[in-house]
Amino acid sequence: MQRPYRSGEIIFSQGDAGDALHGIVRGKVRISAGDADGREVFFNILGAGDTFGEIALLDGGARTATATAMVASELLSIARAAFFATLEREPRLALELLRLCGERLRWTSGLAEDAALLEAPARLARRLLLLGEAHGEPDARGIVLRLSQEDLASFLGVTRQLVNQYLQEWKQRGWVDLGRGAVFIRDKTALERLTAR
Amino acid sequence: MQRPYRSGEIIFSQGDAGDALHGIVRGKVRISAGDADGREVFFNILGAGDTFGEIALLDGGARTATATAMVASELLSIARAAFFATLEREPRLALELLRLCGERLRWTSGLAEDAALLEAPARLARRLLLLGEAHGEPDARGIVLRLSQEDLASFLGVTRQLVNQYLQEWKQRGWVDLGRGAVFIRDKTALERLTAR
DNA sequence: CACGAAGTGTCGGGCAGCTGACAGAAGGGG
DNA sequence: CCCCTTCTGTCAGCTGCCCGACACTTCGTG
Repeated sequence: MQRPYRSGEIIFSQGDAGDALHGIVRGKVRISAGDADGREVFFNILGAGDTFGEIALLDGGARTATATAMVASELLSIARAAFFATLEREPRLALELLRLCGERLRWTSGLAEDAALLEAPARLARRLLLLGEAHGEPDARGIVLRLSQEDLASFLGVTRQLVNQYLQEWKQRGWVDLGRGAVFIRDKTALERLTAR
Repeated sequence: MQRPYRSGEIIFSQGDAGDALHGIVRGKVRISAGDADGREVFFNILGAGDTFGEIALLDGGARTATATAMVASELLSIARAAFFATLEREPRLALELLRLCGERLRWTSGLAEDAALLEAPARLARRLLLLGEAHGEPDARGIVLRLSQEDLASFLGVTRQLVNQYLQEWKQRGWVDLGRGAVFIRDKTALERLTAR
Protein backbone atom coordinates (compact mmCIF):
# COMPACT_ATOMS: atom_id res chain seq x y z
CA MET A 1 0.00 0.00 0.00
CA GLN A 2 1.05 3.55 -0.64
CA ARG A 3 1.29 6.45 1.73
CA PRO A 4 2.99 9.87 2.06
CA TYR A 5 5.75 10.69 4.52
CA ARG A 6 6.60 14.14 5.81
CA SER A 7 10.11 15.53 5.46
CA GLY A 8 12.20 14.19 8.33
CA GLU A 9 9.75 11.44 9.19
CA ILE A 10 11.34 8.17 10.25
CA ILE A 11 10.20 5.25 8.10
CA PHE A 12 11.82 2.63 10.29
CA SER A 13 14.55 2.55 12.92
CA GLN A 14 17.61 0.38 13.33
CA GLY A 15 16.71 -2.55 15.56
CA ASP A 16 13.01 -2.46 14.73
CA ALA A 17 11.30 -5.74 13.96
CA GLY A 18 10.25 -4.60 10.51
CA ASP A 19 9.47 -6.88 7.64
CA ALA A 20 8.25 -4.73 4.80
CA LEU A 21 9.95 -3.78 1.58
CA HIS A 22 9.60 -0.13 0.61
CA GLY A 23 9.77 1.48 -2.79
CA ILE A 24 10.12 5.19 -3.43
CA VAL A 25 7.45 6.62 -5.70
CA ARG A 26 8.48 10.22 -5.11
CA GLY A 27 11.01 11.83 -2.78
CA LYS A 28 14.35 10.99 -1.20
CA VAL A 29 15.20 8.63 1.64
CA ARG A 30 18.40 8.39 3.61
CA ILE A 31 19.64 5.12 5.03
CA SER A 32 21.82 5.49 8.10
CA ALA A 33 22.95 3.72 11.24
CA GLY A 34 23.85 5.21 14.57
CA ASP A 35 25.32 4.38 17.92
CA ALA A 36 24.07 5.17 21.40
CA ASP A 37 26.01 8.47 21.61
CA GLY A 38 24.24 9.92 18.62
CA ARG A 39 27.06 9.46 16.15
CA GLU A 40 25.71 8.46 12.79
CA VAL A 41 26.91 6.87 9.55
CA PHE A 42 25.15 7.32 6.27
CA PHE A 43 24.95 4.26 4.11
CA ASN A 44 23.09 5.65 1.17
CA ILE A 45 20.67 8.14 -0.24
CA LEU A 46 17.89 6.77 -2.39
CA GLY A 47 15.53 8.44 -4.83
CA ALA A 48 12.42 7.72 -6.89
CA GLY A 49 12.44 4.20 -8.32
CA ASP A 50 14.72 2.84 -5.62
CA THR A 51 13.75 0.11 -3.20
CA PHE A 52 14.97 -0.43 0.35
CA GLY A 53 14.42 -2.53 3.44
CA GLU A 54 15.28 -5.76 1.62
CA ILE A 55 17.40 -7.29 4.38
CA ALA A 56 14.63 -7.48 6.96
CA LEU A 57 12.20 -8.55 4.24
CA LEU A 58 14.42 -11.48 3.33
CA ASP A 59 15.21 -12.89 6.73
CA GLY A 60 12.55 -11.33 8.92
CA GLY A 61 15.26 -10.06 11.26
CA ALA A 62 15.75 -6.65 12.82
CA ARG A 63 16.38 -3.56 10.74
CA THR A 64 20.10 -3.00 10.23
CA ALA A 65 19.65 0.68 9.56
CA THR A 66 17.33 3.62 9.99
CA ALA A 67 15.40 5.03 7.04
CA THR A 68 14.34 8.67 7.10
CA ALA A 69 12.47 10.70 4.52
CA MET A 70 14.78 13.59 3.54
CA VAL A 71 11.98 15.46 1.80
CA ALA A 72 8.22 14.93 1.59
CA SER A 73 7.99 11.50 -0.03
CA GLU A 74 5.54 8.94 -1.28
CA LEU A 75 6.35 5.30 -0.52
CA LEU A 76 4.92 2.01 -1.69
CA SER A 77 5.24 -0.77 0.90
CA ILE A 78 4.71 -4.49 0.79
CA ALA A 79 4.78 -6.75 3.87
CA ARG A 80 6.79 -9.96 4.08
CA ALA A 81 3.82 -12.31 3.89
CA ALA A 82 2.27 -10.47 0.95
CA PHE A 83 5.61 -10.34 -0.80
CA PHE A 84 6.24 -14.07 -0.57
CA ALA A 85 2.66 -14.80 -1.62
CA THR A 86 3.16 -12.70 -4.73
CA LEU A 87 6.47 -14.42 -5.32
CA GLU A 88 4.67 -17.77 -5.62
CA ARG A 89 2.50 -16.46 -8.43
CA GLU A 90 5.14 -14.31 -10.04
CA PRO A 91 8.56 -15.97 -9.86
CA ARG A 92 10.16 -13.32 -12.05
CA LEU A 93 9.81 -10.95 -9.13
CA ALA A 94 12.58 -12.93 -7.43
CA LEU A 95 14.95 -12.11 -10.26
CA GLU A 96 14.18 -8.44 -9.86
CA LEU A 97 14.90 -8.60 -6.15
CA LEU A 98 18.10 -10.55 -6.77
CA ARG A 99 19.29 -7.86 -9.15
CA LEU A 100 18.57 -5.29 -6.46
CA CYS A 101 20.52 -7.29 -3.88
CA GLY A 102 23.51 -7.53 -6.19
CA GLU A 103 23.49 -3.79 -6.64
CA ARG A 104 23.18 -3.21 -2.91
CA LEU A 105 26.00 -5.62 -2.15
CA ARG A 106 28.27 -3.80 -4.59
CA TRP A 107 27.54 -0.48 -2.97
CA THR A 108 27.94 -1.69 0.59
CA SER A 109 31.12 -3.64 0.04
CA GLY A 110 32.48 -0.60 -1.79
CA LEU A 111 31.77 1.45 1.34
CA ALA A 112 33.55 -1.07 3.56
CA GLU A 113 36.51 -1.30 1.22
CA ASP A 114 36.89 2.46 0.96
CA ALA A 115 36.67 2.87 4.71
CA ALA A 116 39.53 0.44 5.20
CA LEU A 117 41.81 1.41 2.32
CA LEU A 118 41.35 5.09 1.58
CA GLU A 119 42.38 8.20 3.48
CA ALA A 120 39.74 10.79 4.29
CA PRO A 121 40.32 13.10 1.27
CA ALA A 122 40.15 10.17 -1.18
CA ARG A 123 36.98 8.90 0.46
CA LEU A 124 35.43 12.35 0.31
CA ALA A 125 36.26 12.79 -3.37
CA ARG A 126 34.91 9.34 -4.16
CA ARG A 127 31.61 9.81 -2.36
CA LEU A 128 31.13 13.23 -3.91
CA LEU A 129 31.52 11.71 -7.35
CA LEU A 130 29.26 8.73 -6.65
CA LEU A 131 26.58 10.85 -5.03
CA GLY A 132 26.91 13.41 -7.79
CA GLU A 133 26.23 10.73 -10.34
CA ALA A 134 23.21 9.40 -8.48
CA HIS A 135 21.62 12.59 -7.17
CA GLY A 136 23.44 15.57 -8.65
CA GLU A 137 21.55 18.08 -10.71
CA PRO A 138 23.32 20.11 -13.37
CA ASP A 139 23.56 23.81 -12.60
CA ALA A 140 25.41 26.91 -13.74
CA ARG A 141 27.91 26.44 -10.92
CA GLY A 142 28.51 22.73 -11.57
CA ILE A 143 26.78 19.54 -10.53
CA VAL A 144 24.82 20.38 -7.38
CA LEU A 145 24.78 18.02 -4.44
CA ARG A 146 22.26 19.12 -1.84
CA LEU A 147 23.92 17.86 1.31
CA SER A 148 25.26 19.63 4.37
CA GLN A 149 28.91 19.15 5.27
CA GLU A 150 27.68 17.49 8.44
CA ASP A 151 25.90 14.89 6.36
CA LEU A 152 28.92 14.36 4.15
CA ALA A 153 30.99 13.82 7.27
CA SER A 154 28.59 11.12 8.50
CA PHE A 155 28.89 9.49 5.13
CA LEU A 156 32.63 9.10 5.58
CA GLY A 157 32.73 8.55 9.32
CA VAL A 158 34.83 11.66 9.91
CA THR A 159 34.14 15.04 11.50
CA ARG A 160 32.47 18.00 9.88
CA GLN A 161 35.59 20.10 10.41
CA LEU A 162 37.73 17.75 8.37
CA VAL A 163 35.23 17.74 5.51
CA ASN A 164 35.20 21.51 5.57
CA GLN A 165 38.99 21.64 5.54
CA TYR A 166 39.30 19.59 2.35
CA LEU A 167 36.36 21.26 0.62
CA GLN A 168 37.95 24.65 1.29
CA GLU A 169 41.23 23.44 -0.16
CA TRP A 170 39.47 22.15 -3.26
CA LYS A 171 37.47 25.34 -3.58
CA GLN A 172 40.74 27.31 -3.71
CA ARG A 173 41.82 25.11 -6.60
CA GLY A 174 38.50 25.56 -8.39
CA TRP A 175 37.56 21.90 -8.19
CA VAL A 176 34.35 22.51 -6.26
CA ASP A 177 32.19 25.42 -5.18
CA LEU A 178 30.32 25.68 -1.90
CA GLY A 179 26.94 26.98 -0.85
CA ARG A 180 24.81 26.61 2.23
CA GLY A 181 23.72 22.97 2.27
CA ALA A 182 25.22 22.31 -1.13
CA VAL A 183 28.43 21.32 -2.90
CA PHE A 184 28.97 22.13 -6.57
CA ILE A 185 31.27 19.77 -8.41
CA ARG A 186 33.19 21.74 -11.03
CA ASP A 187 36.12 19.51 -11.94
CA LYS A 188 35.28 15.82 -11.90
CA THR A 189 38.62 14.80 -13.35
CA ALA A 190 40.57 16.45 -10.54
CA LEU A 191 38.48 14.64 -7.94
CA GLU A 192 38.89 11.36 -9.77
CA ARG A 193 42.66 11.73 -9.58
CA LEU A 194 42.37 11.93 -5.80
CA THR A 195 40.58 8.63 -5.58
CA ALA A 196 43.35 6.72 -7.34
CA ARG A 197 44.23 3.77 -5.18
CA MET B 1 31.17 -28.81 -11.59
CA GLN B 2 33.46 -29.67 -8.76
CA ARG B 3 37.20 -29.34 -8.51
CA PRO B 4 39.95 -29.14 -5.87
CA TYR B 5 42.02 -26.04 -5.11
CA ARG B 6 45.46 -25.99 -3.56
CA SER B 7 46.13 -24.00 -0.42
CA GLY B 8 46.81 -20.40 -1.44
CA GLU B 9 45.34 -20.82 -4.90
CA ILE B 10 43.40 -17.83 -6.18
CA ILE B 11 39.84 -18.73 -7.14
CA PHE B 12 39.09 -15.38 -8.73
CA SER B 13 40.57 -11.89 -8.55
CA GLN B 14 38.99 -8.51 -7.96
CA GLY B 15 38.18 -6.94 -11.32
CA ASP B 16 37.91 -10.26 -13.15
CA ALA B 17 34.95 -10.76 -15.46
CA GLY B 18 33.70 -13.77 -13.53
CA ASP B 19 30.18 -15.01 -13.56
CA ALA B 20 30.11 -18.24 -11.57
CA LEU B 21 28.72 -18.96 -8.15
CA HIS B 22 30.97 -21.07 -5.93
CA GLY B 23 30.05 -23.33 -3.04
CA ILE B 24 32.52 -24.73 -0.55
CA VAL B 25 32.34 -28.51 -0.20
CA ARG B 26 35.45 -28.73 1.96
CA GLY B 27 38.05 -26.18 3.05
CA LYS B 28 38.23 -22.48 3.82
CA VAL B 29 38.14 -19.48 1.51
CA ARG B 30 39.04 -15.91 2.26
CA ILE B 31 37.33 -13.00 0.57
CA SER B 32 39.44 -9.87 0.36
CA ALA B 33 40.00 -6.73 -1.65
CA GLY B 34 43.21 -4.88 -2.22
CA ASP B 35 44.66 -1.71 -3.66
CA ALA B 36 47.52 -1.19 -6.06
CA ASP B 37 50.11 -0.78 -3.27
CA GLY B 38 49.43 -4.24 -1.94
CA ARG B 39 47.35 -3.16 1.05
CA GLU B 40 44.51 -5.56 1.63
CA VAL B 41 41.17 -5.71 3.44
CA PHE B 42 39.55 -8.93 4.46
CA PHE B 43 35.82 -9.08 4.02
CA ASN B 44 35.14 -12.54 5.26
CA ILE B 45 36.33 -16.05 5.82
CA LEU B 46 34.03 -18.81 4.60
CA GLY B 47 33.91 -22.52 5.37
CA ALA B 48 32.20 -25.70 4.21
CA GLY B 49 28.58 -25.12 3.26
CA ASP B 50 29.10 -21.45 2.45
CA THR B 51 28.55 -19.93 -0.96
CA PHE B 52 30.32 -16.96 -2.52
CA GLY B 53 30.65 -15.00 -5.75
CA GLU B 54 26.97 -14.10 -5.79
CA ILE B 55 27.42 -10.46 -6.82
CA ALA B 56 29.03 -11.18 -10.18
CA LEU B 57 26.60 -14.05 -10.69
CA LEU B 58 23.65 -11.73 -10.25
CA ASP B 59 24.67 -8.83 -12.44
CA GLY B 60 27.39 -10.34 -14.59
CA GLY B 61 29.73 -7.50 -13.61
CA ALA B 62 33.32 -7.59 -12.45
CA ARG B 63 34.36 -9.34 -9.25
CA THR B 64 34.30 -6.93 -6.31
CA ALA B 65 36.76 -9.00 -4.32
CA THR B 66 39.42 -11.65 -4.55
CA ALA B 67 38.74 -15.20 -3.33
CA THR B 68 41.66 -17.33 -2.20
CA ALA B 69 41.70 -20.88 -0.84
CA MET B 70 43.20 -20.66 2.66
CA VAL B 71 43.71 -24.42 2.85
CA ALA B 72 43.34 -27.22 0.32
CA SER B 73 39.67 -26.97 -0.63
CA GLU B 74 37.01 -28.55 -2.78
CA LEU B 75 34.63 -26.17 -4.58
CA LEU B 76 31.42 -26.67 -6.48
CA SER B 77 30.85 -24.04 -9.19
CA ILE B 78 27.93 -23.12 -11.39
CA ALA B 79 28.12 -20.64 -14.26
CA ARG B 80 25.67 -17.78 -14.75
CA ALA B 81 23.88 -19.30 -17.74
CA ALA B 82 23.53 -22.70 -16.08
CA PHE B 83 22.35 -21.08 -12.89
CA PHE B 84 19.59 -19.08 -14.54
CA ALA B 85 18.54 -22.10 -16.57
CA THR B 86 18.16 -24.11 -13.38
CA LEU B 87 16.30 -21.21 -11.82
CA GLU B 88 13.60 -21.51 -14.53
CA ARG B 89 12.92 -25.11 -13.60
CA GLU B 90 13.44 -24.72 -9.87
CA PRO B 91 12.11 -21.37 -8.66
CA ARG B 92 12.69 -22.27 -5.02
CA LEU B 93 16.39 -21.90 -5.70
CA ALA B 94 15.81 -18.17 -5.96
CA LEU B 95 14.52 -18.10 -2.39
CA GLU B 96 17.65 -19.84 -1.23
CA LEU B 97 19.85 -17.32 -2.99
CA LEU B 98 17.78 -14.45 -1.62
CA ARG B 99 18.30 -15.76 1.88
CA LEU B 100 22.03 -15.90 1.21
CA CYS B 101 22.02 -12.32 -0.07
CA GLY B 102 20.25 -11.11 3.03
CA GLU B 103 22.85 -12.76 5.20
CA ARG B 104 25.69 -11.31 3.15
CA LEU B 105 24.16 -7.84 3.26
CA ARG B 106 23.89 -8.00 7.03
CA TRP B 107 27.53 -8.97 7.36
CA THR B 108 28.82 -6.38 4.91
CA SER B 109 26.81 -3.49 6.26
CA GLY B 110 27.96 -4.51 9.74
CA LEU B 111 31.53 -4.20 8.53
CA ALA B 112 30.91 -0.76 7.06
CA GLU B 113 29.11 0.41 10.17
CA ASP B 114 31.84 -0.82 12.50
CA ALA B 115 34.53 0.79 10.40
CA ALA B 116 32.84 4.16 10.69
CA LEU B 117 31.64 4.06 14.29
CA LEU B 118 34.02 1.95 16.33
CA GLU B 119 37.57 2.58 17.49
CA ALA B 120 40.24 0.04 16.67
CA PRO B 121 40.11 -1.96 19.94
CA ALA B 122 36.33 -2.29 19.77
CA ARG B 123 36.53 -3.41 16.15
CA LEU B 124 39.20 -5.93 17.01
CA ALA B 125 37.20 -7.39 19.90
CA ARG B 126 34.10 -7.56 17.76
CA ARG B 127 35.76 -9.34 14.84
CA LEU B 128 37.47 -11.76 17.18
CA LEU B 129 34.12 -12.70 18.66
CA LEU B 130 32.36 -12.99 15.31
CA LEU B 131 35.17 -15.01 13.75
CA GLY B 132 35.42 -17.12 16.85
CA GLU B 133 31.76 -17.95 16.55
CA ALA B 134 32.03 -18.86 12.88
CA HIS B 135 35.42 -20.57 12.74
CA GLY B 136 36.72 -21.02 16.26
CA GLU B 137 37.51 -24.50 17.55
CA PRO B 138 37.33 -25.24 21.26
CA ASP B 139 40.70 -26.01 22.84
CA ALA B 140 42.31 -26.32 26.25
CA ARG B 141 43.56 -22.74 25.96
CA GLY B 142 40.23 -21.29 24.86
CA ILE B 143 38.49 -20.89 21.51
CA VAL B 144 41.21 -21.07 18.87
CA LEU B 145 41.21 -18.70 15.93
CA ARG B 146 43.83 -19.71 13.37
CA LEU B 147 44.72 -16.33 11.94
CA SER B 148 47.95 -14.36 11.91
CA GLN B 149 47.96 -10.90 13.46
CA GLU B 150 48.72 -9.60 9.99
CA ASP B 151 45.46 -11.10 8.74
CA LEU B 152 43.51 -9.71 11.68
CA ALA B 153 44.93 -6.29 10.90
CA SER B 154 43.73 -6.53 7.28
CA PHE B 155 40.32 -7.43 8.60
CA LEU B 156 40.12 -4.17 10.51
CA GLY B 157 42.01 -1.95 8.12
CA VAL B 158 44.71 -1.15 10.68
CA THR B 159 48.37 -2.10 11.05
CA ARG B 160 49.74 -5.33 12.45
CA GLN B 161 51.56 -3.42 15.17
CA LEU B 162 48.34 -1.96 16.51
CA VAL B 163 46.67 -5.35 16.59
CA ASN B 164 49.64 -6.74 18.47
CA GLN B 165 49.54 -3.87 20.96
CA TYR B 166 45.93 -4.53 21.95
CA LEU B 167 46.30 -8.32 21.95
CA GLN B 168 49.27 -7.99 24.31
CA GLU B 169 47.26 -5.76 26.60
CA TRP B 170 44.40 -8.26 26.64
CA LYS B 171 46.79 -11.15 27.18
CA GLN B 172 48.07 -9.40 30.32
CA ARG B 173 44.51 -9.27 31.58
CA GLY B 174 43.90 -12.94 30.76
CA TRP B 175 41.23 -12.22 28.18
CA VAL B 176 43.08 -13.91 25.32
CA ASP B 177 46.14 -16.07 24.83
CA LEU B 178 48.47 -15.91 21.86
CA GLY B 179 50.32 -18.46 19.79
CA ARG B 180 52.07 -18.39 16.46
CA GLY B 181 49.33 -17.86 13.88
CA ALA B 182 46.60 -18.22 16.46
CA VAL B 183 44.55 -16.29 19.00
CA PHE B 184 42.86 -18.08 21.90
CA ILE B 185 39.76 -16.40 23.24
CA ARG B 186 39.54 -17.00 26.98
CA ASP B 187 37.09 -14.40 28.23
CA LYS B 188 34.29 -13.69 25.79
CA THR B 189 32.42 -11.49 28.22
CA ALA B 190 35.36 -9.13 28.67
CA LEU B 191 35.67 -8.73 24.91
CA GLU B 192 31.94 -8.17 24.57
CA ARG B 193 32.16 -5.29 27.03
CA LEU B 194 34.69 -3.61 24.75
CA THR B 195 32.32 -3.67 21.82
CA ALA B 196 29.60 -1.75 23.62
CA ARG B 197 28.59 1.12 21.42
C1' DC C 1 10.92 41.50 11.28
C1' DA C 2 13.12 39.56 15.00
C1' DC C 3 14.75 35.55 16.98
C1' DG C 4 16.38 30.96 17.22
C1' DA C 5 18.07 27.09 14.75
C1' DA C 6 21.03 25.20 11.51
C1' DG C 7 24.98 25.52 8.73
C1' DT C 8 29.77 27.25 7.60
C1' DG C 9 34.52 28.65 8.44
C1' DT C 10 38.58 28.44 11.47
C1' DC C 11 41.77 27.68 15.34
C1' DG C 12 44.77 25.29 18.63
C1' DG C 13 45.91 21.19 21.48
C1' DG C 14 46.01 16.35 22.01
C1' DC C 15 46.20 11.57 20.81
C1' DA C 16 45.35 7.37 18.14
C1' DG C 17 47.28 5.07 14.74
C1' DC C 18 50.90 4.95 10.93
C1' DT C 19 55.76 4.34 9.24
C1' DG C 20 60.00 2.22 9.46
C1' DA C 21 63.10 -0.52 11.73
C1' DC C 22 64.97 -4.37 14.03
C1' DA C 23 65.52 -8.64 16.92
C1' DG C 24 64.02 -13.01 18.26
C1' DA C 25 61.10 -17.37 17.76
C1' DA C 26 58.84 -20.86 15.19
C1' DG C 27 58.06 -23.62 11.42
C1' DG C 28 59.07 -25.96 6.76
C1' DG C 29 61.43 -27.52 2.84
C1' DG C 30 65.56 -29.10 0.68
C1' DC D 1 69.79 -30.64 10.18
C1' DC D 2 70.25 -26.10 8.58
C1' DC D 3 68.74 -22.14 6.25
C1' DC D 4 65.07 -19.18 4.89
C1' DT D 5 60.74 -17.55 5.47
C1' DT D 6 57.04 -16.16 8.26
C1' DC D 7 55.32 -14.44 12.32
C1' DT D 8 55.62 -12.01 16.79
C1' DG D 9 57.04 -8.40 19.83
C1' DT D 10 58.64 -3.71 20.58
C1' DC D 11 60.19 1.11 20.05
C1' DA D 12 60.62 5.91 18.52
C1' DG D 13 59.06 9.47 15.72
C1' DC D 14 55.52 11.68 12.85
C1' DT D 15 50.87 13.08 11.27
C1' DG D 16 46.09 12.79 10.27
C1' DC D 17 42.22 13.28 12.48
C1' DC D 18 39.43 14.38 16.64
C1' DC D 19 37.69 17.53 20.21
C1' DG D 20 36.13 21.74 21.91
C1' DA D 21 35.36 26.30 21.08
C1' DC D 22 33.73 30.40 18.92
C1' DA D 23 32.23 33.84 15.37
C1' DC D 24 29.60 34.60 11.41
C1' DT D 25 25.88 33.76 7.97
C1' DT D 26 21.62 32.07 6.27
C1' DC D 27 17.11 30.46 6.72
C1' DG D 28 12.60 29.35 8.59
C1' DT D 29 8.99 30.62 11.57
C1' DG D 30 6.11 32.87 14.96
